[in-house]
Amino acid sequence: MTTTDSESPHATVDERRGRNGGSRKDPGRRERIARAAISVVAERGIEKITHRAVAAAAGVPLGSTTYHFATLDDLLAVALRQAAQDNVAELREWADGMDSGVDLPAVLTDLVLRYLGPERERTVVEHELYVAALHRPALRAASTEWDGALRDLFTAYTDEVSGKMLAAVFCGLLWQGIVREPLPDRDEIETIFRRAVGDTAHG
Amino acid sequence: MTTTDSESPHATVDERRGRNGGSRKDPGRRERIARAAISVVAERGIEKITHRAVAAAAGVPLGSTTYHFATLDDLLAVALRQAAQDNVAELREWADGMDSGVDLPAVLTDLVLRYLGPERERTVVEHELYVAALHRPALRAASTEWDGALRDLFTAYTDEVSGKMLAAVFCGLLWQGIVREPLPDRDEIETIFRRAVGDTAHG
DNA sequence: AGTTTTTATGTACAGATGTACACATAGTTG
DNA sequence: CAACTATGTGTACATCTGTACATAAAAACT
Repeated sequence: MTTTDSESPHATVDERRGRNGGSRKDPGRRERIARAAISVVAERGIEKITHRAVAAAAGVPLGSTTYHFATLDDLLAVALRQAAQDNVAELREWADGMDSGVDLPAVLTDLVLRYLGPERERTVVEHELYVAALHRPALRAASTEWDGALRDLFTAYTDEVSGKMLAAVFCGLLWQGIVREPLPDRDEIETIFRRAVGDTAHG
Repeated sequence: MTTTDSESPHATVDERRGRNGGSRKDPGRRERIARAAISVVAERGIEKITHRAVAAAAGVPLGSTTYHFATLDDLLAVALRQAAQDNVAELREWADGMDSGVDLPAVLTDLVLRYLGPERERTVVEHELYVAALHRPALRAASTEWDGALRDLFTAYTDEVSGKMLAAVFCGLLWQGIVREPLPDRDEIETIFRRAVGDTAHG
């Protein structure tokens, strides 16, 4: 969770001002607005994003969003890019906590269920980003970055072809599971992954 | 521009003559508006849909859309449901034209490339529908119907587990391919499908 | 000190949007 | 024929939206 302040002029002060409610000079405000935008997308959908909705979610006045972001598209682009980068970072962190001898179908099933359950908001935003990128070329890089990270991750544990195949299975299961009302069964997902890797011994 | 010449006067008025008080001067108008809504979603995204944009695309006045559809959400729901049903019907038609002895990875690759190429608009709308359903329960049935049709189709040519697995691969490949700028290579997709079905004889 | 720059905020305004609604017309019914 | 109803259309209006901008205060700078 390293803060990328490439656009803020300076990152000298990282402590909140104790008095004054921290309302005057607030170095994290820009990022906080972006995260508020993410939560708005997660809760209400990308079509409901407005300057006012984001400002309300972030607890800042309207003028603050228009000051930190030139246009609403900029705000959306920054927010979704940050969401995608967070997702990739979290994915790599998860991958680092695994050794290479694990039971791949089992851990992939865990990952699917986590994205559909506790991390549902994150998954929803990621999907909104995907579709938004269809009509906004500025967002495509963030979308394909996620795909690449997923593919690289799976490739590292198998080979190139199987990695791509498993990435597709993973993507498809997420895609199908995110709209289903009851969460899919754990055994069902694991069975699918086992069939994908050609493992017929389990059952 | 008064009444557009090609749509209202000629054709299909007489087939409504007869019984019932349901008198329609233009029986196809409602459906035509829904299809115009689909094209607007395909071209500009679901967030850009408005009464006026749909009316312009359909070549009807603004009042016509508000007359045939109580609210904009209704219009969207009807349009996306119709799009999903069209997709399912087209998919079943495609399946009927195949015998059971085909080379499954090859034909699945054809299908993926068709959805990413000539039928890209259809695929885009389907994905917009998926994401829209995340925040609109009224659209979920249409989304899951597509999933079910896909799964049933693939299951019919293999078995239940493999069918679900292949449906996930198919979904994932569409999902990833729709945002990629150059269309994915044919051999790459076919190789992935062959690996998925456990066919190692091919190179 | 004073001056300039950056950050923050409230407000105003033009444009777009959903939708109601009054009017118009065609089709049906008596 | 006339009365009635379903269908179609143009317009008005309240509301929401993005964004510009004047103002102000804090920080940076000389």
